[in-house]
Amino acid sequence: MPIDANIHIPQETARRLSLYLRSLKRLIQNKTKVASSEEITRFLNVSSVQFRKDLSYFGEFGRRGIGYDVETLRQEIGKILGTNVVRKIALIGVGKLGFALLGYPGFLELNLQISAAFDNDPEKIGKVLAGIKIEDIRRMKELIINRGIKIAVLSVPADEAQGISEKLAGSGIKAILNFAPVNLSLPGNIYVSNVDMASELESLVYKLKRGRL
Amino acid sequence: MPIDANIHIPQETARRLSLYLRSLKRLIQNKTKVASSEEITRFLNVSSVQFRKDLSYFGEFGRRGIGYDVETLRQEIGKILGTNVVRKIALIGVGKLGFALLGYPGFLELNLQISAAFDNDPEKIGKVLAGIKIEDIRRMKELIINRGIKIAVLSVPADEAQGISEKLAGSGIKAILNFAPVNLSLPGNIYVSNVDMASELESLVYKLKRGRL
DNA sequence: ACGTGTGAACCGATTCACAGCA
DNA sequence: TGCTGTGAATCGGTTCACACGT
Repeated sequence: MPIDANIHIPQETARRLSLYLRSLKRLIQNKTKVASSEEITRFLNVSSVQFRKDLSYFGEFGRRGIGYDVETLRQEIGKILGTNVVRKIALIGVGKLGFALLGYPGFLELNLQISAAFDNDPEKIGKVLAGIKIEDIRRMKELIINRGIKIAVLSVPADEAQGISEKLAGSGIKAILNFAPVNLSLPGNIYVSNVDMASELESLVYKLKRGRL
Repeated sequence: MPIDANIHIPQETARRLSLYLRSLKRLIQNKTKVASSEEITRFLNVSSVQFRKDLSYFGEFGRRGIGYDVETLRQEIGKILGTNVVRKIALIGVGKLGFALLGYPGFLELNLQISAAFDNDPEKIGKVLAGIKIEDIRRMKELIINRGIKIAVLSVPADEAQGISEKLAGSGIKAILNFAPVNLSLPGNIYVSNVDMASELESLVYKLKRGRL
């Protein structure tokens, strides 16, 4: 039972925790009180052993021979992930994709709140979309610092992404979810995660081509 | 030099090939004729050894002591990935996200052509967005079969995703890029790849919380 | 008997270390 | 000497096999 914070936790485990949260929420809606690892992972494609192994990095949450108390487990995982606290995020670039992200319900579900949105298009600046006012990107640093935002979602054109991400780094942003199809090179203390839709699809096409032909 | 098609190729390698393509295109734009693995990977975050290892699964493309001919390598990787042929894809669900995907330039760049788009909203059906006519989702099977589409991008609400994906499977679709935050359970001969934006962001937040605090 | 928790074995992928060719 | 290509070592993560508590 390693409540020991120094132990190494696989990053894949961290990624799966939010899937477990979703599954637990569904079970709670179904009024399920107790569930086995098998039931919790039934609609994820994660094995029940994987689930138990993942939890074992954080402690013991189940009862042998019985299963898990769904509600308390949800709270525990929420605490681990930090979804019990609302976190502010900034959205940079309100083009088509950015607009879609403004209304994306998945963020709210994990207590991630878009607290600022920026664009450089004078047509958009000042408008309110999905309840959020679009600010001039020239005020980015100022507002990010003022509002104490540490996380940014970057949905700007590829050729602007590197420059803007450097300004984000200079504004105290610590983590960036990057939708632009370029690799950002930034100081090592900034976490970057890339969502590369075309490349994802391409590798799927490749598999298809190779697997079936 | 394994031109041997039976050899096992890591799926991570397949995913990186499209990154290499992008890098090579940039070099071609810069009029570079020959480049070392070091130069090709400079703006990716992939090591040069990784790059060479990846290529080694498909053959020998470089010249020792010199580097790679940029243009021929681009063609070779294009052939491997199949981006030399235009592939038709279908877009299911033209909400905010779907609309953003309609205009996403990254697909075209990899020769992936959106050849059909579907929605169930009568307001949208018949409209033309980004040059593509939105069709009634009830005609999905018919049109996908007629047009010989094998790849679908699914951007519908979470609670509809499973049902629609089953219909896609029944329409001869072989690969799905799924944006809905649910796991699709489908026959094993259908490739599914998930883009889970909220979960991606959440794992970033977790890292941040853990790394720096 | 049932379902959790976990060290050990295993597997896929990355990195090392160096041989090979220009 | 410079840079590619690759078997061997290593690493991170998953799966196995089983001990443990109820």
